[in-house]
Amino acid sequence: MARRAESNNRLDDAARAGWLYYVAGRTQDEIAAIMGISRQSAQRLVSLAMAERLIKVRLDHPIAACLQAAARLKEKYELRHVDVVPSDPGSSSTTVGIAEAGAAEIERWLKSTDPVVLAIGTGRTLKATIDQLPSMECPQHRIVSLTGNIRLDGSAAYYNVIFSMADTINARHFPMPLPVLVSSAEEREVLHKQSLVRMALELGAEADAAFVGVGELGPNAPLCEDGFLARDEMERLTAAGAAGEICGWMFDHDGALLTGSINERVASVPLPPRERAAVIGIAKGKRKYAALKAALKGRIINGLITDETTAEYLLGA
Amino acid sequence: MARRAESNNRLDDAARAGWLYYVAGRTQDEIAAIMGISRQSAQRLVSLAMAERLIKVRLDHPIAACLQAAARLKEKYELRHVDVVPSDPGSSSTTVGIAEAGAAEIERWLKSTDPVVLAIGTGRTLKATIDQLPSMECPQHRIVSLTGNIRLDGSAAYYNVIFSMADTINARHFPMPLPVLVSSAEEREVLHKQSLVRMALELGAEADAAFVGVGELGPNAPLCEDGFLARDEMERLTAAGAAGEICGWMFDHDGALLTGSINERVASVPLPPRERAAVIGIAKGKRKYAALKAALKGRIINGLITDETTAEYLLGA
DNA sequence: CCAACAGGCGAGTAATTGCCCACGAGCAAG
DNA sequence: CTTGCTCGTGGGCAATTACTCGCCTGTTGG
Repeated sequence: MARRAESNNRLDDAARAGWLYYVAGRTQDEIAAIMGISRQSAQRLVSLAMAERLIKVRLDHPIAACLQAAARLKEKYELRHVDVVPSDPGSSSTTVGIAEAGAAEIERWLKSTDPVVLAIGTGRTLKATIDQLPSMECPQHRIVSLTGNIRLDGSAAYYNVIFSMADTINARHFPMPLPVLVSSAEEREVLHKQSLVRMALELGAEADAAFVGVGELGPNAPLCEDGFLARDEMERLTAAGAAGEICGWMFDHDGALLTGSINERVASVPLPPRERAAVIGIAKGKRKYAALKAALKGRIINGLITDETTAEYLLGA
Repeated sequence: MARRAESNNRLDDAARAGWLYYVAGRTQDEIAAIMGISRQSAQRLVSLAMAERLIKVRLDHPIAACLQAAARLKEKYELRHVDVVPSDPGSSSTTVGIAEAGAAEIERWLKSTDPVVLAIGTGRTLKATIDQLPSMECPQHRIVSLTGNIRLDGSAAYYNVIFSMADTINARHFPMPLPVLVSSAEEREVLHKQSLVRMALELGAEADAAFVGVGELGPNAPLCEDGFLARDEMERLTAAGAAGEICGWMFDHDGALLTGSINERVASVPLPPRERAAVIGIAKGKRKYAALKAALKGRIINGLITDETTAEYLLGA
């Protein structure tokens, strides 16, 4: 407990230093004098405040080019919600920018006083997104994971999206204790009868909004990297025309779900019906171009958060 | 129009540079390279983004000391809403910090999809507060000025709070085309029959929330500085026990409205009823201690946004 | 009681940023 | 066409900030 208190004090100090730095506009020297610490310590506190995301920075100006791209995307693909953030050409990150924008959109939903059900996918992008969420108290809402977080070998690793999120916003949460893919349609049927799984399935069906990543396929696909799918099977899929996946659901270049056996083995919660719910894809980057475009073509998602460069590609092609 | 477009482009660039700097975390050198400009220009764009408030920084961590002070204030003075921001001991500003916090609270109200009526006072603090508001589209809301912005000599200067606010958030607005003080109760009665004034009065009565500054009295009071009240009259008031004013309404050290003729000459819209509406005072600093305390004692306000140091005083005394 | 270790601190140093100044393009008035 | 003005630009420099290193302290586990 002493440790907890100390660490709270440290964060308090960090918050105070961050406030003095960013809001009051003081220099670190002045902060050091005010708080009675050395300049270096002040610097550490300020950067801690940033690292711990105590200080939130947001851009409050519609950059014309982004707005325009968003409007055109909205029209072209009949989308409900589009956010286009500026690109950072030199960066190789696949999440910078869209994670913040995604978190802002999730926050909007969470701010509702009426209870809502949010469905959440998984993956690196989603993880980065929910890492950007501020702490909130949302006991009125429920969040449900659309995909399982268990690997083929049974280990429970992977991006722990739903739990981190529940931790941050303090809402009731419904994980999905299954792998993404199971061995057969029959096994899936059996597993889906488990009560825990059924709760997730039922909740997913009535979700008001879903936030999902978009997975590319190919030898370096996240599904392979994370041990959900063997590489030879992946090769067979891409050879058969698979273009991408969302929550494990595989689709071809027109965004039609693959009809082979593969999707019968996907144990994920079905995406909420697009007519009623917002299903928002969060993705950017060259590697995802094909998958994103297919998903948009097939109306698998009806919302999009991406960056300028990706938006241009999606509009041009 | 060309000029407008140019200036928009410049702001666009500023926004982009600010985004790259604060969100993507690039250095100004990198931004210069990305945008094809010199480092100095990049620096200018970044600081322009700050100056134009395109970049919003907020602190997202409850500093324990502030929270605690807020809770105690809430209890002691039976308040609905209290925000305590950290103090910056070295700064002489009377608005840094509380302006941001006030704007955040106003924003919360404005985000409501149901139409609300916000009443706004005037003064330096309020001006600084609404300067912190982001641009929003709020056609469903109405905002009404609680006090006039006409001086004794008829000039229409003063802190132009209601118009700036309406400009920023694009809502219907109802100014109060009167001085704060008129010469007699009879004159007030006549003026209050004017249709423009009556609209403001009616709207003020049904306001959901009011945001007001707290004015101290004395020879350097804002009321005198801004030419609403002669200094000799001020002296008579303080001698008679006046402790402060809110929107022109004078009260004594217990927060009871003065009974002399003065308040019969105040032409402001009456404060909305405290039982139904939130009446939130925004003020900090030694010079306002007495007035703030009196206002809280007399329950003239039922909400408070202030800083740590002021909070301590209000709790200690 | 001691060793190992984590984590904060201060000093020094490299990198980054903010600011001042002189220059030149664009533009309006004379 | 010139003059004077404004505004953006880039260079250079001082201020400020970020990072690295070695030291110290407090904690954990034998």
